[in-house]
Amino acid sequence: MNATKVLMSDVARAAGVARVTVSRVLSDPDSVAPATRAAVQEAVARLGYVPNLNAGTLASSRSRIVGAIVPTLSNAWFADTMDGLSQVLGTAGYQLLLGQTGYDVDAEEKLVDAFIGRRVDALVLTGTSHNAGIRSKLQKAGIPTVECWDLCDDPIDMVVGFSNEATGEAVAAHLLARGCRRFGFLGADEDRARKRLQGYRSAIARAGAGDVMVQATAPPSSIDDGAAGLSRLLASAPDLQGVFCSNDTLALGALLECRRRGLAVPRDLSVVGFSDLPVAAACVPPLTTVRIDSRALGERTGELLAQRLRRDPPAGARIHDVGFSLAIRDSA
Amino acid sequence: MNATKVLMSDVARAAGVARVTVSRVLSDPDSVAPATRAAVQEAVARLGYVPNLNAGTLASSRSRIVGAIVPTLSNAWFADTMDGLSQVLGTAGYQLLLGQTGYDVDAEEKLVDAFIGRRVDALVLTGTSHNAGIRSKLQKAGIPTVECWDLCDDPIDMVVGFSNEATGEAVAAHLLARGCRRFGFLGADEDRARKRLQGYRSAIARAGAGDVMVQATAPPSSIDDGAAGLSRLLASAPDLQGVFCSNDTLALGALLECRRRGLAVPRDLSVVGFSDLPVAAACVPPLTTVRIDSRALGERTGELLAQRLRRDPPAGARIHDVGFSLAIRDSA
DNA sequence: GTGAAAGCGCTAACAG
DNA sequence: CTGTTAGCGCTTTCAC
Repeated sequence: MNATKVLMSDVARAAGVARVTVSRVLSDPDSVAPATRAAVQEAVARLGYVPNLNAGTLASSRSRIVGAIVPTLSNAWFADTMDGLSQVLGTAGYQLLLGQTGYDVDAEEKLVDAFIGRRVDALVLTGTSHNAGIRSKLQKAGIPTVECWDLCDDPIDMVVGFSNEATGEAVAAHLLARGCRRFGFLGADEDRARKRLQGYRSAIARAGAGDVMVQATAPPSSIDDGAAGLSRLLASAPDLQGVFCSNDTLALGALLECRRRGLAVPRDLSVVGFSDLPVAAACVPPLTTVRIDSRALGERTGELLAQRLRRDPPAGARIHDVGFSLAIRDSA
Repeated sequence: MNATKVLMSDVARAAGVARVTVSRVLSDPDSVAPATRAAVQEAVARLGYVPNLNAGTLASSRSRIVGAIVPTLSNAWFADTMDGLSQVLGTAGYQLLLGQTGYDVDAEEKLVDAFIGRRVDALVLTGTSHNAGIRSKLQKAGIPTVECWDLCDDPIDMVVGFSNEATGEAVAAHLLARGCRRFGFLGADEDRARKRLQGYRSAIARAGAGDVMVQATAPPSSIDDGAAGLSRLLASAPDLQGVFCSNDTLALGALLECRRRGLAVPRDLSVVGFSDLPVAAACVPPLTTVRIDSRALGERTGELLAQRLRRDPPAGARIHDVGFSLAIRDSA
């Protein structure tokens, strides 16, 4: 029911109060007398007033926006994390400003600058390896930050994730227990995948099972990358017994390649994936994989941030390990 | 190398120029003399100046933010569209503010209000069915808008998508050509899926092949929903010959259920999916599905918006059909 | 419980 | 090419 631009002063006039009063009704209704409040709310509705949040942000230096930076949304796991995050933040009255790096660390720093420029109330980063400037900028700006999808001892602010090294160790232990003695790794060339390899390799070395054949692929991973990667692995190590793929997409490709070659999984080759995509349980054979609850990860991150932004609680822990588990199915 | 808050005036002082000049160097470097520009850039770098974009937005009423509203990010197709969109927009200097509705139309309207309040430069909506208020608010505010993932004759502003009805018709034609005479539909209870059903059903009716057994599931779809849905369909129509699933996730579940029941696909039952997820080609049997290039859809949307926001071109078409194709594999 | 004054930090006009 | 003068629309003190 309005024309072009309804301002707070228009609402104030219509309700016969001062602008501040309108502002109070909008941000903290209980601080205004019921009758006044009702009059203002009526005027807001009647005029179809939509507050300019940028003006509010400028005046209060609180934006009610949380920035999040991910490598890509094309991976179901990051998308799920963002889904959970956005849902929790939405409920708490925050909005999600999203940035994608495409796995480029410089892009990440630029995004951080832009987000600081927007005065985001908090920031979510993926992983724990960042350009030097990021940590100092964020700490200087005093922006609550959570790094997710990995752990580290000295987070910028908070970290919620799991130990990528530990997942590699767990997979190695499982494969070793199944009798594998000749190991391969098929992984995206990316920080967290490298940590998984590190854990995997050292557990295998400790068991005296020799070295790990490694095949790296460029992110983002595709099913074809998985198939091609396995072929290359097999070319140099035809006697391979177990392969750990740094994500389920690659594992799916590996499984496909096995079928094409007539290799029986897991009899001839054990295949383990990572992240437990919905299809992992549905493919043939069902994929043994490291299970990460990506959505819960995002939700947990959102709750932590919402709590921190509410300011009531006394800080809380900085390091949150959400753990992982091995979904043992038929492929290994 | 700064302390707390570096303002544009600090940079101006350091460089010996007025604030506007700094502003110009930042937004349109070529409008400033090379020497002056260099001095300003040096001062910016030295002081570590990060402009407050909210102040800029307030003063210029251009936010360099594009809002996007999707039902959920947990579906790879929407996530891919957002990935493509965010990438193109990022290149053009825009950022993505993301909102999720969880398939709730009222949530959508609230998000639209919030986005208008933030003065987003443009808005992307999913689908073409929206609450009454949305259209008028957006048009009144003059916000460039694109609705995507469907088509319609009278978009709010622009629409980029494909005809969901036509996909249903194409699937029906394919199934009919393969000799199916007893049809089922397994679909999420959601606007675009209903349109697919509509096209499917009417093509089948035209062919005189009787009615379609329908089983609806609540979004978001899971593989289990697909399996359970097919069971229910089979319970009431054991002689089913062809089933169209409104997305690949459901189709995957249906395929699984067939395997459990010892039903040969496609001999006993033909199964068609929708959207061509990466796994569609990799499952057993490979899934015949309607192929949509979700990422391209987002990219196209981004390009259209970027162009519109640049203002140089003379409007351009409002309706953009990106089409679809049938990826015919083994399941039907 | 409500109001008056004083900005938040930047860009749009217009001058020169 | 550069500077001056005014705001953008809201929230924050601090009074009353």
